[in-house]
Amino acid sequence: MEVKIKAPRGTQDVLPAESYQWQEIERIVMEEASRSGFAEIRFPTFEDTALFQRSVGDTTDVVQKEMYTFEDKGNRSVTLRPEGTAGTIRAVLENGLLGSALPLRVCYLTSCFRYEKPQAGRLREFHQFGAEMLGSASPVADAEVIAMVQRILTRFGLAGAVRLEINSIGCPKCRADYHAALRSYFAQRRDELCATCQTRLDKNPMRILDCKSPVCSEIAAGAPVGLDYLCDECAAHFDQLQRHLKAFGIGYTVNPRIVRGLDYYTKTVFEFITDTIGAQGTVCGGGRYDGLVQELGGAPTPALGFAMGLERLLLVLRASGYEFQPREVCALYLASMGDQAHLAAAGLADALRRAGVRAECDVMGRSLKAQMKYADKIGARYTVVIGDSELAAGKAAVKEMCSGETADCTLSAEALAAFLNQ
RNA sequence: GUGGGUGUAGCGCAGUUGGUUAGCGCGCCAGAUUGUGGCUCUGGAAGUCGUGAGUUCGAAUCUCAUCAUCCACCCCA
Repeated sequence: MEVKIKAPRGTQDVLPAESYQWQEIERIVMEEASRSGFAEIRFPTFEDTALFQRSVGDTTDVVQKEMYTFEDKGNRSVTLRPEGTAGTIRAVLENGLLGSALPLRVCYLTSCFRYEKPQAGRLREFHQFGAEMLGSASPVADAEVIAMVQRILTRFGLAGAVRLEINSIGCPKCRADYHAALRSYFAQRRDELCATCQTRLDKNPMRILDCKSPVCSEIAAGAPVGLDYLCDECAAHFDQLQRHLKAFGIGYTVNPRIVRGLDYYTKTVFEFITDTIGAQGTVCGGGRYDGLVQELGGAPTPALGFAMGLERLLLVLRASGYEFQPREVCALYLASMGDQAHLAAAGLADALRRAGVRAECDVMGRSLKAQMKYADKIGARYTVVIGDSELAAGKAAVKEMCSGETADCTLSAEALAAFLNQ
């Protein structure tokens, strides 16, 4: 006997009972992006492994231990995308899109893959909506992108359930100063830090600020604040961003401790966070990555973007009681009795569908009563029973299921469609 | 990778000193006189009790392992 195959760990099936919710989310999100001038870009599910090593960063957890990397039959190392920005930038550069009018605004809806231990809001295959704006160094661009996320959340009625936190992690120049300051601060109490933070001290001291261990966070509480070390340009950028956010009427808090785990970020970083879905509360995260385009072989080009976790968004929506638009149901069920009627019902269903009507007829060989039960179960709005007498008369009683009322209608696709539309 | 909870029909659950053919609700299928749903009634299908070992005369029930799932750490969307 065959062993039943189950879905791989950390993956999810989206069943008919909820796929319509996904469709609504995807529609709204893309619609909002389109209004802001973002056009969809699609890129491969897997890429040259080096792309992620160079963009996301060799030392990050994502690259070091979470990537689905394998060799293909041509001995190339390829990796299932752990995020969308790298592929987007690669595609933009490879196709020369930066040669067109700037800024370039692109967005995507994709699955991403990370080998992590699954948990609420964290899957091995998950889905992101992301948007990237390339070409503008202005804080106006930062504010505009954040405002778009805010509009999306507002549209879902989540303005109150999700809060915005922003920070600036500076440019390579001022970050070097800051790192030095952090190292000297933490070095004094090196022995007290947890094991992982001791290794972080050399590689990426900013991560220590994020550590949840009581000791580390207590020590971190007194650590130098990054914002104090921003160079004039970065400080001005951050200041301008806040002025724009205020002008947009977008509420936010500055959280000096948000440190994105991807190496490419510079200056502005931000997160949209909720407390309603468990520990993985970051619904959307993003920021500026002014060095990435050049890092991937393009001309120096300032850019920024964000990604929104769709599974998490869906969790927040459910937690908030968001009402999705109801699923479309069968408009007319054609029940039939007898061979002639079966044939006629099938033909009518086909003709009605061609006319744009959601119609169904029996394909199970069921009794009339069972057909009616089925029509009820699928929520058909109307039913019509076709038998020999209806065929002879050329008309039949169409029944409205919710009221039980019936009305005669000519048995033709045109007449039935017209009847349903009135 | 670390830690804790849970794994019995499609779904939700009961089964608590280990003892004959493993139950309930919902759902599903079929009927309740001949051509009509929603209520009710009757009947039916469906479970290798996550998997694999072990203890035992005998295990869903005890032990171990393993897998999956949920939650948290970590990390991130």
